Amino acid sequence: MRARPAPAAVTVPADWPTTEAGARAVQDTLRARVDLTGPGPEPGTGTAAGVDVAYDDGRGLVAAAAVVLDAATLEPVEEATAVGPVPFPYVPGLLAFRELPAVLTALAALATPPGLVVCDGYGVAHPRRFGLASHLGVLTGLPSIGVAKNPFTFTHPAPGDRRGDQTPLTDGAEEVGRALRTRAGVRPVYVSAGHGVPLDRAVAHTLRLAPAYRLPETTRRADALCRAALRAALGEGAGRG
DNA sequence: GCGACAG
DNA sequence: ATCTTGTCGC
Repeated sequence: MRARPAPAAVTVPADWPTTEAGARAVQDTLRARVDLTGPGPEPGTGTAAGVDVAYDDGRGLVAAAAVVLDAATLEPVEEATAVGPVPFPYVPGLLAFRELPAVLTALAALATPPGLVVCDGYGVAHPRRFGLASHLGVLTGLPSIGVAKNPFTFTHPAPGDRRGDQTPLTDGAEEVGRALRTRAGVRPVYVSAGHGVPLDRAVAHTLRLAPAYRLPETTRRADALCRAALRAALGEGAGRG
């Protein structure tokens, strides 16, 4: 069978924050650059990439994957992976500082940039309105959305149980995202605008990318690929110690 | 101060 | 995220 393409080596930027206060300061600066109007690509056109990461905290290793699908057919177009050191601990609200170096490296390894990036997590639904998807969008200039599996600190009325039913995700005041049923009778996903895509359109993208399962195909593919990349990287390490 | 908290 | 077997169901 075809050999898996070698993962790109992740290099953490020299100015990457190392403290929580430093990371929050970066968020407070970059949040001004978020574009909430877009409109970004028409759902079902061009390409959409899913990005995800897997960790081996014991070895301080992270593997990222970027999987590009044809937005109309959901057929794979291209994929890339990256492996490197874990640059930041998991801190709620600071997830981007843990995931972005590897994710950006994988995205940069693609021959053609995608028309949309779908992140595993939140965009503007975030304590400082600058979650992973927004951060990625601002740094790359690519339209991005966040599709999370948990409501994080937000609340929402239960959406109806049919596919497409949705309710506002709020912090008690403003709507920061949408609880969206992608599959009848299954827990909703939590969609928020990242960068360059308005919320309603982010929801439309999510529904088109998730025709059969709870999570978008982009996310499912990226999740499978980053896990495989991590296993491959660990396997190599064991072979020559 | 305590609890809760995307992945 | 990750630790983890079998099991019920389409």
